[in-house]
Amino acid sequence: MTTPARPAPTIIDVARAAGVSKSLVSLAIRGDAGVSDATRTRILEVADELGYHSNALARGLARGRTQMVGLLVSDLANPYFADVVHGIEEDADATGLGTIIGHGRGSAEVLARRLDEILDLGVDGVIVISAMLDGGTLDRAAARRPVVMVGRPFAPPRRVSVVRNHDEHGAEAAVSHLISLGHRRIAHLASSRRAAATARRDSFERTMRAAGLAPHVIDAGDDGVARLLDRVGAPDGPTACFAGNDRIATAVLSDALDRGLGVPTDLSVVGYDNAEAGRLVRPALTTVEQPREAMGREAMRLLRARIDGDREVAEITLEPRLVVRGSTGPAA
Amino acid sequence: MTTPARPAPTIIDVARAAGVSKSLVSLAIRGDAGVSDATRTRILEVADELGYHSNALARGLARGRTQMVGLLVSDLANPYFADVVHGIEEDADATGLGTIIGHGRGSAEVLARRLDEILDLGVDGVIVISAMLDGGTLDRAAARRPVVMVGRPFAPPRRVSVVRNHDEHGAEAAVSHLISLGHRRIAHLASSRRAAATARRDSFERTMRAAGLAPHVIDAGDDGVARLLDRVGAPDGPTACFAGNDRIATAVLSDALDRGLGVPTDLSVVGYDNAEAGRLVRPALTTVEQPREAMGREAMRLLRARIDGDREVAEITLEPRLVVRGSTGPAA
DNA sequence: CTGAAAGCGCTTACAG
DNA sequence: CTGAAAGCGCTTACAG
Repeated sequence: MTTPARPAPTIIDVARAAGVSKSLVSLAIRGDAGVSDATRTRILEVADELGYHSNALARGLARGRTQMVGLLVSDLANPYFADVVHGIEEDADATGLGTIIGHGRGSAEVLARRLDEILDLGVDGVIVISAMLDGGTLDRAAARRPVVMVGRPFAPPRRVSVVRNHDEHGAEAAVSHLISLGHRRIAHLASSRRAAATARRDSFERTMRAAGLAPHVIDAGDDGVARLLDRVGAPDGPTACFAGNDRIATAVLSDALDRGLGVPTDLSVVGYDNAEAGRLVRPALTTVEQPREAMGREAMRLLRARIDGDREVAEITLEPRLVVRGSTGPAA
Repeated sequence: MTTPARPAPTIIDVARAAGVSKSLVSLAIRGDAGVSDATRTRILEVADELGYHSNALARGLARGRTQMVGLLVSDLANPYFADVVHGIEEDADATGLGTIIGHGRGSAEVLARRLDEILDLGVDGVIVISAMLDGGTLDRAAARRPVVMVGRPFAPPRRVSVVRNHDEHGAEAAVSHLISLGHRRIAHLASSRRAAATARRDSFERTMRAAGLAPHVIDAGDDGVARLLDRVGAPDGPTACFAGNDRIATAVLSDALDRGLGVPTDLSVVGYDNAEAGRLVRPALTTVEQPREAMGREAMRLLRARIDGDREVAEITLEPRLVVRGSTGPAA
C-alpha cells in the first residue's frame, strides 16, 4: 500500500519541533552531559513522536567511527561459523558494538568482494572467520582497518592478528585415543591442503611414528572414503580412521553402515570439529572440539584493542579437547 | 606493526594528483558517459595508485541509496537460512546489489535490534528470513524501507510482502505417504505454536480424518519424543510419526535406535525441511523439502520491485515436495 | 546550559 | 568535455 515515501525526519525536524538548535538535539540524543535533564527529556520525546532515527551514514561520516564491526564467513551452512560468531557477538553486544556479516558462499573471490564492500561501508574493524583469503588480500584490508583472522593461515600476514586452535594437539589427542584402544593400523583421511589440515596430518604422522606405527594417509577428496572402506576387513586393512573433520567422519560412518560394516566393531572413527551432526548420528561421533565461542570472544578482544589504538599484532592459540562417544572402541 | 594510521585518500586527493576537478573524478569513477576515455583511464590509474576506495557512507548520504540490502536471520546454525540466503545472493549478485546479514541469535529482541541497526545504516531494503518478529516491529520497519519476509507470519503485516512454502500441502504429502504405506496409527509431533507449525498440524489432522483415521498430536517440547517412543509397540501404539521439522525427526531417530527400536520396522518417521543431517543419519530421513533457494530468489525479486518504486505488496506461496528415504516403510 | 559555523566525502544540477 | 557550488544528515570545536 504505502511506500516509505515520507522522507525520514532529521535532526533539523526534531530541533524545529522542540524549538531548539540542531546541535542541541545532537548532544541530547547522544546523551552528552551538559544538557539539562528537562531539555533532554523533551527532545527525546519529540524525537520519538516524529519517529526519528539517527542516520548512521551521516553519523559515521562525521565521526569517522561507526561502532560497527564486519564479520566475514566463507560458508553460512557450516555450523562452525555459527559458534564463532556467537562468541564474537557476545563480546560485541557487551561492549556496544554492532555486527554485520558478509558471506563468501564458499568462494574466495566472493569473500574478498564482500570484505571490500564492508570496509567501504566504514566498519571500525573486521574479523575474517576463514582461512580462504590469501595473504595479499588480508594485508590490503589490514592497511585500511584492523583485521583479525580466526583460523589458520599458512603465513600470518604481518598486520593481521590470528586466533586459532592447536591442531597438532587436537590430532595428537585423537590418534593417542585410538592407539590406547589397541589400534595399530590407523588411517588418516586428509581434508584439504590448507594449513590446519596439513598441521593435523603432520601431527597424525608424528604421533604414529612416535608409537612405532606406520602412518597411512588418504586424500579425502576423489573417493577417499570409498578407498578407505574397501580395505577395511583386509588382513592388513585399517581398524580405525582419524578424519580431518566431522563432515568426512560422518560420511565414513554413513557409508560404512550402508556397506554393512560395524562401527566401532569393524572400524573406529574419530572426527574433528564437534559438529552438531556428530551428536545425531548413531553411533555418535568421537571428535575433537575446538573452543569455538572462546575463539570468537578472543578475536573480538584483540580487535577491540586494535580499534582502540593498540598496535600490537597478536597470535592466540587455544587448546582443543577430545570428546569421546560411541564411534570408537577397542581394536578387534 | 603499522596501524591504519594514514588517512584514506579521498576524491580530492585523486583530483589533485590527476590535475582535474573533484566532480570529474566522481563522474569518471562511476563510469559516467561524458568523460573522455583518455581522461577516465588516467583518473582510474591515479586512483588505483593512491589506493583510493570510494567511501560508501558519503556516497550513500549524498545519493540516498546504498545499493545494499539487509538480510535478517534468526539463527545462523540452522542450515535452512543458508539456502535461502544463497538464493537471495544469487539474485543480488546478478543485479549489482550488495548484501549484509544481521543475526538474531535465536532471540526476537536481538533480531529486532539488528533490524534497526541495519536500517539506520541506510540499506535500500530488507529481507527478514524469520517468523520471529511480531507484526508491529515488521510494520515499523516497513514504514522506513521496503520489507519482504520469508516464512509464515500469523497475520501478514499490511506493508510487508511474504514468501513462504505451502505447509498444508507439505504436511498432506507426508501423511498421505504414510497412509499409502498402510499405516493407520500415525502420531504428529508438533514443533511449536508458530503459524507454519500450526498449519502443518491442522493439515495433519484434516488428512487423517479424510482417511477415516484418528489424528494423535503430541507437543514436541516437554519430552514429547520420549512420550511418543514409550507408546511404540503397545497394542494401540503408533506405527508411524510425522514430525513438525527435521530437528525433531532426527531426535526421534536417534532416541529410537538408542532404545533398540527399529526404524522403519517398528516406527516410520517423516520430517519437514530436508536438512543436511537427515541425509547423514541412518536410516536416512524421509522428509518434506521447501524450495529454499527459490524462496530466496523470489524474495529478492519482490524486494527489488519495491525498491524500484512498485507499491504492490505481494504474497507468494511455493510448493514443497516429498523426499522419500529409508526412515519410512510398510506398516507391520 | 545554548546557538552559529565548518566539515566529514561524496553527488548532482548548473554554468561554461 | 570540464569546474564551482550547494547539499546529503550528522558531529565538533568555538563563542556566547
